[in-house]
Amino acid sequence: MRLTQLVSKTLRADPPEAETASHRLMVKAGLIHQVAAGVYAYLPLAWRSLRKIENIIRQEMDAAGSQEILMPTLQPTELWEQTGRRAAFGANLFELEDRRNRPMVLAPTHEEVVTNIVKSNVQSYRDLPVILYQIQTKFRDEPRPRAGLIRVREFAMKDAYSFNSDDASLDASYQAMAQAYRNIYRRCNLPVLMAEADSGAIGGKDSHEFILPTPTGEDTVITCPGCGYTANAEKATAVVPALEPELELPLEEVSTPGVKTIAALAEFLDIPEAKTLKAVFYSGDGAVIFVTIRGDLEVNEVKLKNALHVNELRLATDEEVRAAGLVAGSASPIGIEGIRRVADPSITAGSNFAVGANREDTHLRNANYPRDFDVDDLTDIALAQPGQACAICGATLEATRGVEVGHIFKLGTFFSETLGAMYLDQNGQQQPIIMGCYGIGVGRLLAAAIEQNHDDKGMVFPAPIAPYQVHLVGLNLNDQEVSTASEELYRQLWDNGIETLFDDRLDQAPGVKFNDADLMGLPVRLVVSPRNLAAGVVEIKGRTDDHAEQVPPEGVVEAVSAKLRAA
RNA sequence: CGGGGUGUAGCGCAGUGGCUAGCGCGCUUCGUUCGGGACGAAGAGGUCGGAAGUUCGAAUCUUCUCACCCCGACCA
Repeated sequence: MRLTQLVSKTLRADPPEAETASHRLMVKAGLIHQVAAGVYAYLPLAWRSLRKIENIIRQEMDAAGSQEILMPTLQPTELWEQTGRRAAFGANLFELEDRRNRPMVLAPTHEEVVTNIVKSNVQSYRDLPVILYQIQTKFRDEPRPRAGLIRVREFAMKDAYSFNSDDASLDASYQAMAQAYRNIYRRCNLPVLMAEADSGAIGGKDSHEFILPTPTGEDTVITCPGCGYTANAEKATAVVPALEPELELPLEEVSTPGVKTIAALAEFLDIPEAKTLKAVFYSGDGAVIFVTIRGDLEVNEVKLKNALHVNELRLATDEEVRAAGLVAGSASPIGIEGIRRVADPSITAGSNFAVGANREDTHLRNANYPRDFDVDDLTDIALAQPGQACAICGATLEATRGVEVGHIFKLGTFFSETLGAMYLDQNGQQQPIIMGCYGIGVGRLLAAAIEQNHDDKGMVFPAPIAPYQVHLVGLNLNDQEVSTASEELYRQLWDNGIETLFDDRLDQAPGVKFNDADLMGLPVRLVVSPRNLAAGVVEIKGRTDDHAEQVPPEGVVEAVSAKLRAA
């Protein structure tokens, strides 16, 4: 491709709306064009890169024994009502009507349709297992699209679905998919972490996320350097360090004027925060929930939501707190009645805690569970944090920010039972098919790759997903010799199957061309110039190399190939 | 949905009631230049997001509306 023919232009200035690196660079280098909030057109450079990612995905999915299909975006709403997911997706579902006023949706995912496909094609255990996949456009009316391609409302997803007759077979499919995913990320040169994850509302027991570490990521992963334990912070568990056992002392009231926070309470009483109990108020499906946890810990809302079995969970509003008769800043579970009380086991990892007295400006010392109060649920709702100890090996946990670029989970039989996808087992018994599902956001993977692979000058494309391998720069192309040599090299590279982008602009200064080459971030840069030609050489430089090397023109193809192999 | 912000040329921005709406980049033509974002000259390019209102007069004031961005609850 010649730069003079490429439709997209690079921008000189950073786009001001782009806060994250991948967004900024993709706009600046002319990869994407925004159409609406969270809706983008992919320009040639992005599209080439996306196709490469898709091809890698296809090869690995095919190799893992899954079969590619293509399902429609447009689906009858009725299908979504059968499984109750119209309500579950709620406002995230794009809904429309056809000309006869029949309700339709733009599908955010494809469990319903794929289950029906399998239902009409699978009758016997002999037909199983089956894994189907597609690379197809999904629509989700996200509350807040953001960060370029990281979070959008229309996006290409590779979604795969496994259908198995028993748990062992499901495990095998799950492992095969997990391995395919590892292969995909490895081939894209992306060091992705596989983390235990929360399985969500309909998920079964196993779920893993694939997280690409990057400081601007939306997710936090807890990792253990000792045993390799890796889990999303939403799911991760850690050992809460127990305090020295003490003799239980009698409750004692203290006046604490103006003390509203755990930090203030600890300071006022001159005790560590771990010697206090924190009270947090939530609203779970409209009802106020009283949550207690040791003062030095934070509540994990995902764990809490799962423990409560509610659909909607949020912090209670001030009005709700007051209406429930609770005293924010001085609350404790002691004497609380008529409100669901949930506590983290950390309240037993110590004794003689300082707590609220449920009266303004008053706290109590020496609160002990279960002596002084009762709870309805005592279950792990603590947010694991770096610095805490690994529950498996005891090593100190670490935290990493990252972007979720894949998610796999075991679905179980929810869809097959709801939609009647059954098979006949060896004993002639009807059984629901056991399902798993496996997703990769293709555009997000590209954005995440750029997020992780860039420097202050621009993108640094991993070679396997770079739109072109070589950026051929002709300096002073008005010089006939340079022009001839560049054109010849350009032809020669393509003849040898090396995808080359040729900066054939006549009148751009060298600085402009170098800056654009750095910005676009192709793996190898070649420079043809009067200076180089006079020395009988062409200059070759990897995107992150400090210095260029010089090779004779006839050795260019070989030198490029060597650089690409090393990349 | 709550909070904050922005809509003026392809892009980035200035313009708080008064002449024909301006600057930088980019773009076109000609010439010079050519190793890290060159220079000169001459040009093209605008329903000032939209609607209604106030006014002799509105980019500017009022009301309504639409869109987009950023921060929080969701997800690939």
